[in-house]
Amino acid sequence: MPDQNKELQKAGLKVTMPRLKILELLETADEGHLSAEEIYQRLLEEGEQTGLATVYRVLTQFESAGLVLRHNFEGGKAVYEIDSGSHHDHMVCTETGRVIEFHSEEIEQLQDRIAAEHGYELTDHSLVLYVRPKK
Amino acid sequence: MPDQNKELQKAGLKVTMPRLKILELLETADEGHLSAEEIYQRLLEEGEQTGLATVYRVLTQFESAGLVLRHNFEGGKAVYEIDSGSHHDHMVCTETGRVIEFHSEEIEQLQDRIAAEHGYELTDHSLVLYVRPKK
DNA sequence: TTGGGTGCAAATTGTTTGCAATTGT
DNA sequence: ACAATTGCAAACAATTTGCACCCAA
Repeated sequence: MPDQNKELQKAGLKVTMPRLKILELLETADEGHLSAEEIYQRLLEEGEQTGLATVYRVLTQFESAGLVLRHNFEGGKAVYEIDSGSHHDHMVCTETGRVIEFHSEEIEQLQDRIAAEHGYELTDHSLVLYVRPKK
Repeated sequence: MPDQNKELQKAGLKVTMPRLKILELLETADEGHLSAEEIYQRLLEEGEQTGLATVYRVLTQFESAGLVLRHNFEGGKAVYEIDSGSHHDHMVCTETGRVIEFHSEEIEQLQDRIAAEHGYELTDHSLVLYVRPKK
């Protein structure tokens, strides 16, 4: 009885085939960031007959359960990645489309400070660097 | 012959009523960040009979012309602001929806450095802080 | 005059929802 | 058995587009 099984149960979600498959896809995807549509397509390729609506519902539940993170990069479609627990931001290469994760404690702290200076409390943030290979 | 007139001509756009009105709205809006729907509503209130499709088309043209910036904050709908030329990032209050602009030279430099450390050159970035009033 | 601009309605795209049938526990 | 979950289609929300008419240059 694999790990994913436990993760789902701990989140209070029934262990169903669509959920197991989607969780597995996200965990093994080397690109790391998949859209609902991409997940749906891969399920089809694997012979799973899962509805797109289910993919959306499952992803939303996973997000609520803290299993995955949803990002809204440019392009209109949301992408999802496993929430490893270690926060990071993203760098997107505009030439190759490659996504690099990074973390800067200095930037994190500056953000907290800036929010505080304006009388606010930071609840979340989104930082994406668009870059190109240095010539 | 007002300023907006020149701005439009310089951008190679015919000076039409919808364009003038939308440009004016954006320049005088104290909140600074308006969605297409909001602009459409205000035009109606002012007695202008402009179509929502035209608002979208004009905003897209303005963006291409470098007159306005489009942002995709959370909430599904894009918002637009005049491109004043002076770069800044945004802080969005998740309770009131208020948008605050800020600029941190430290964060800007850290971003450059991080991109460089990964062998990249920073071409653009998107930083949004989601905040709530400090209790 | 005339090609760009506009209004309206219909079409798209991404995502959500109602409901009856299905399935984990 | 029973409530949770799924599939499908219809519903939605934001934005785009086709097309006939209109107007700034």
